[in-house]
Formats: sequence, structure tokens, C-alpha cells
Amino acid sequence: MPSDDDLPATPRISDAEWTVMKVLWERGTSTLGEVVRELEGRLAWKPRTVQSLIRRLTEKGALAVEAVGREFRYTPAVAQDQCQHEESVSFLDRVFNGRLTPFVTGLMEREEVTKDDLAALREVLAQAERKLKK
Amino acid sequence: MPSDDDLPATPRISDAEWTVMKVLWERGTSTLGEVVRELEGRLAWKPRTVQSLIRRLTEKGALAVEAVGREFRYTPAVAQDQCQHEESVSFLDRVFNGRLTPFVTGLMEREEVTKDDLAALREVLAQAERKLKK
DNA sequence: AATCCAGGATTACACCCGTAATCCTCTCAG
DNA sequence: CTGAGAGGATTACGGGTGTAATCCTGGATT
Repeated sequence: MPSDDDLPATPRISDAEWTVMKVLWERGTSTLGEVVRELEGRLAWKPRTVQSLIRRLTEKGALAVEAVGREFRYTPAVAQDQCQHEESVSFLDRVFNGRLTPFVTGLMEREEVTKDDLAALREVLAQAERKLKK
Repeated sequence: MPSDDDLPATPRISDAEWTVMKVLWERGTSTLGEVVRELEGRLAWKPRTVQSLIRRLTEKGALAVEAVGREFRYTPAVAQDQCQHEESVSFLDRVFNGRLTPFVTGLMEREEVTKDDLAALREVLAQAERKLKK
């Protein structure tokens, strides 16, 4: 039987669209106005810009729409960690030939990593090692 | 005095262009034909496609050109680790709000990390901790 | 000499992306 | 009723990207 689950499970999300998706993932669901108000101050986007991005995101299936009275509510239709994961893999492939270690090393060399990060990383690492060993 | 070294130090390198740059970084310097032969088999790119990418890369200053007889030799004009670093930071910002730990955690959860990776990471980590402590 | 091929220069072209502006319509404040 | 503002639908527009094709020219091959 032909299995087609090797198709990209999530749509391609552009730079600016990520900004919008992050708001939606955080809030769970929002109207246009809510997103606009959430972003103003941080960004100089006009409301029509946000609307364009939301429209493109619904067209590519990243957002689900539900009419509420005269307006729409938008809700993420793709899981954040799924999208993050796909971005991660494609980034690592493109820039580091898929290798994680040089990526981390590069950040550490430039002191881009805080003490808290180090502690957290050590924890994740230990956990992963335990899982592997088991 | 106005210091403008906050301008992006390296040009923006697109997806396909990364593929070409990686060949050039690895070989040090190459002609078009060399790059084409290096890529054929791996990719289905026509020679004109590779030429286009190389041209754009020289236009944006990522490659230096030197005439050799009738042809040109192309040499990276930007450092690989500099480009990698800028990509890394922009990727982390865009997808993980700049946080490294969730990124690593995500990969580990999906068992995207080998035992060798773990060992190497532990080493980098230990080294970073030593540096911080000092 | 006629031909073929590599490679440079120029051009193509559709699609995505950032960033909106316009137009329309409905509702709410006066 | 009237005007203002929010939000949907449609349209815009220049730049980047992926992926080449065309045209030209000079050296190699027959």
C-alpha cells in the first residue's frame, strides 16, 4: 500500500508568519483585533498587515477559522512543537548538515549561552542518556 | 564616532545557496565545473542553475571571483562559522524566542540524537561550564 | 574548416514574502 | 440618521528564490 505520510505534515511558515503563530499558540485562539493589540508596541505592523498574514496562514491550513457573530476567531490547526521540530530539522540540515553538536558548540564558543541554559541542558542531557541506556 | 558594525556582517544566504556555499567552503575554491560535478548525483540541478546561484552569491559578496585563463575561480568571501552563527541566532529567535534549551529538548524527545551526539554534547557542556566557572 | 562543449552574460518566469492600501459593510456612538 | 471605526475581501507591488533557457564565444575534436 502506498503510504504518503512522508509529505510535510505541516505547512511552511514564513518569518513574519511565525510571529503571528506564536501569538496564536500562546493565546489558544484570537480574533484579528486581539492579535493586532497583542503585537502593537512590539512591532510597527499595520492591522491590514496582520490580516494578510492571518489570511495566508488560514489558506495554507495553519489556522482554523470559526465564525463568531460578524467576526472570525482563529485557532492554530497545527501543533507548535511539530512545527518547531520540522523547522529544527530543516535548519540543521541546511546549515550544519544535520549535525547538532557543531551548532551547540558554535553558540557556546560565542558565549551565547547562559549559566541557566547550561544547567537546563545538563538536565536534558542526563535524561536522554538515561533513556538511551534503559 | 558612528560605528556601523551592527550592520549584518554577512549577506543573507538562501536555502539553495547554502548548498553551493558548503561545497565551496569544503573545497576552498572551485570553478563552476568543479561545483557542478561535486553536486551531480546528489542533486538534479542543471549546470545553468548552479551558475545562477554562484552569480547571485558573488553579487551579494559571499564569493570572491578571480579570473584564471578563460574561466573564473570562486572562493568564499565570508567565514562559514560566521554565517552559521548568524543563521543559528536568527533561527532560534524566530522559532524558539531565542531559547536554546527547548530546541535541544525537542530533538531529544524525538530521539533525533545519537549516542555519539550525546557524548560530544556532554564534552562541550563540560568545557563551557569550566570556562564559565573560571 | 566544421562541430561540440564549457562557461560567461543576459533573460525568464512563476511563486513566495513583507508590507500594506482600497473598497465595502456592519455596528456603535452621537 | 450620520459618521467613525473594525474587520472581511480584494488587490498591489517590489524584491527574493528556485530553476532554469538562450545566446555568444573561444578552445578542443574530428
